[in-house]
Amino acid sequence: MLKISKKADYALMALQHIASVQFGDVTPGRVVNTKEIAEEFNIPLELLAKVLQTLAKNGLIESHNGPKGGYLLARRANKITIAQILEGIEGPLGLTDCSHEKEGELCLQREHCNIRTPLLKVQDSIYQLLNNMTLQDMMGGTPLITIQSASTQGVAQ
Amino acid sequence: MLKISKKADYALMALQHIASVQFGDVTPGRVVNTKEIAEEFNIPLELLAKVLQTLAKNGLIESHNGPKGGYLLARRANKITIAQILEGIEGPLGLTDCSHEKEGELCLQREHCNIRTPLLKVQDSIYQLLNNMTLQDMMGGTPLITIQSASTQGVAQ
DNA sequence: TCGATCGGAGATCATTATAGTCTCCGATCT
DNA sequence: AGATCGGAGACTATAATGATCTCCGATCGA
Repeated sequence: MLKISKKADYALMALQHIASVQFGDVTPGRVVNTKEIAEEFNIPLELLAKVLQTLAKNGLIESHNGPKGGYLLARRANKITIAQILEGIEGPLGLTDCSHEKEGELCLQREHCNIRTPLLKVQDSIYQLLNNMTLQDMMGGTPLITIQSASTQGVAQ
Repeated sequence: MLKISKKADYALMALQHIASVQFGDVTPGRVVNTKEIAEEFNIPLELLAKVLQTLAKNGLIESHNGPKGGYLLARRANKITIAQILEGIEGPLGLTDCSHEKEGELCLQREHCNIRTPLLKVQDSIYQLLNNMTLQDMMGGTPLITIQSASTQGVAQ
């Protein structure tokens, strides 16, 4: 239950990779292209391309065309939250259909619905969780290009 | 994103209803049958039947056959958590496929996967949330058997 | 300037999950 | 005995997902 989609999964991996390259020791500032990520994580190339395009449209990464093109984080990793990433791919967080229901398109249960309010509370709590965790927080455990520069000082979680 | 299924939705409504009947003023201890719940909430009867059967199999409610049969909570409402309800219907909580992966059936990304650990943390936090909230907690706001009489029509939200 | 390399965008397809339906069975109460 | 309940299985339709294919425009470098 409450599974996120493969696309969202891929998005998280890709962003983590981009961040680790961009702020890593080896070639800081280097753009990362789709193919590189796809091969690193065994993700179908064209599906990943879609995901990255969506992330770019949502302003999380910026794209560069042409040869030697690719993607860069649009802002620092500690300014990109998990909620932003997931919502960019899968749409707004909502446990039920009625979460973002507009006036007029009521659900059949709405009239006697007894669980809407408590569920909205749960939903809000989950949102807090996802919005308080950033891409940078995700980079603590498993360094893959190795991040050990001065930028990892004040983390303290 | 992170939407729960209609079945899970129905399960929550049904349990809330059963609890409110069972511990309400009117006819405490009364069993509640499928048809009553289906009509109260506009839920397809046979789909709800499946849901209730599943809940019974999971030990959350107990069933009584025959005429005047129906369902009762298997234990007190404050001993039934949202996590138990949802997991009973939708299976174990898991943000990704690899959440409960057994040794041997690794995902293609596993080798270089950089997000597994942080995602498991998030998942665990969500589980805490869902497992700390009980059916009883869900019954604060909207009394239901209720108050059609002199009650306020001031909708407020 | 040409062409290889990149991302952007759209349609398309297969597979799976979901929501809902139908039929038959067994238990139980009157 | 028979009406009323839950139990269980197969079944269908529709939507979401995962993945693929094709074509386009931008850009860099030879």
